[in-house]
This record gives sequence, structure tokens and C-alpha cells, in this order.
Amino acid sequence: MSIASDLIRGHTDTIILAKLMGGDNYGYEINKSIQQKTQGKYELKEATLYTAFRRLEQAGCISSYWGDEQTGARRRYYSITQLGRDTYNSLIGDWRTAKEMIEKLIELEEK
Amino acid sequence: MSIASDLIRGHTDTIILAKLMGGDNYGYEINKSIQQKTQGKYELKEATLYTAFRRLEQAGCISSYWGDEQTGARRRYYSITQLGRDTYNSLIGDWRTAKEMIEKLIELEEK
DNA sequence: CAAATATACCTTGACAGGCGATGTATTATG
DNA sequence: CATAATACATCGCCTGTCAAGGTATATTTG
Repeated sequence: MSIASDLIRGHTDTIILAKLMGGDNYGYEINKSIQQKTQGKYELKEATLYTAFRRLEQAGCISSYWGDEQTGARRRYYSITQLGRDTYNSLIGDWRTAKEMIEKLIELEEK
Repeated sequence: MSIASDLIRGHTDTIILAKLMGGDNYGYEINKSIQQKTQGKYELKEATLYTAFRRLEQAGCISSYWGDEQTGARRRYYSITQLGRDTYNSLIGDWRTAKEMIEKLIELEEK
């Protein structure tokens, strides 16, 4: 893998919520769009993705329903809830804080 | 805890290596300086810190020696190796890549 | 038309890193 | 002299990631 997934760890939920802020969507599509956006440098592994869906649904951040496709494989669509939106905003704040902190901590300091 | 530790996960090694790039140092001091730099918003827990030292030493990124304090508690000093320096540079690169990717993935996109 | 590929979902079990809890020993301080 | 600070260390739990495996349908291709 090109980039250590530990660096992304903890952002999975935020990534999913961000995607759902733009409208209902289903797992396979979400994953594909992530790969596209990062030019294949990163992808959520399926197991990770579906684990995250369970986690987020249990937490009340998203809800799900089956699509009524007439053709092709069935799709489970996810919808972000109000709690999900609030959580997203909060996670974005966390990211900004963490980013600054990390930057401060890993850059070389001139004495 | 103020910030989810998963956001920091994967940066522990980089933070330690960064600190040691500035010269030999010992665990307690390193931890204190992290707390100071982040105004207490973040601290490496001791267990995390010492686990990381073991990991980094095993990987050949750092080496250690006991200080010869005449007074006070004994200190185990850590020194960064050439491999450690290379690793640090590589990790910094990873961070920049990851940062961009995360930014791209968690921001709201306007359609 | 059979085989391969793409779409789409899901679960299990192993693994690794973070960390709470707990322990040791020494020195400084009120 | 008790408490806090300095300084190190380990054990076992928890959580998130993911390789591996599975299901089912639709489309493409040789």
C-alpha cells in the first residue's frame, strides 16, 4: 500500500459523512469515488467501509434503506441524519485542530 | 480526551523521531515538551510512548543508553540513527500526501 | 453459450497501536 | 514525613483495519 493506513485511520467516518452530506449514496459508489478522488492512492477497503457503516448507523449518524433497482445488484443506500451532520461538523473541527498540532509536532524546529 | 487519539495514531513515531532529530533526549522530557507545545491539548500517554520507543529501537531507528545522572532518577536517553533520519524524512512525505488526500476527501464539494 | 468480469453486498478472525491501570525507585518540597 | 514530581516500565483490554472468504446478479467477450 502506498500510504500507511494508520495515517488515514480515524478519518474513515468523516470521509463517509462528508460524502453523504452531498446526498444519499451507496457503499460501492462511495468507495469508487474515493479511489477516483485520490487517483487510486487510497481506497477504503470493503471490510473497513461496511464496518464503518454499521458503526455510524448504530451511532445514529446515518440511516439506510434498500434501493428499488429494477436491474443489477441490489443497493443499500445511506442517508445522513441531523446527528450525522452535527458529528461531521465536529469532526471537521477536530481535524483542523489535529492538523495544526501534528504540524507543530513533526516539523523540525530551529532553535 | 479533547481530540480522538485515532487522529494522532500513526504520528507517534514521527513525533518522536522529529524530537530526536534535534538531539538526544529522554522519554519524560519528550513527553513534557509535547504537552507544552500543544498547550496540553495532546499528550502521548506514557504507555504509548514507551511502546513506541521499543518499536523504534527494534526497527533500528533509534538507539538508547543510560544517562549518568549523579542525582535524581535515572534517565534512558535515545539517539536517532541514520535509518531513523531516513525514516523520518519518508514519514514527513507520507504526512504531506496523506494531508492532501484527507483534505480532498473530507471537505464538502460543491457540485 | 460458457467463462470471465463488474457490480454490489456482507462477515469472520487476526493483528497492531493506544492507553488505563499499576508498579518500581529516587529526589524535592512544604 | 507525607506528598508530589521525576523517571522508567509492563500487562491486558479495546478499537479500527483488512485479508480472506462468501453470496448474488448483470454484462461482456471469446
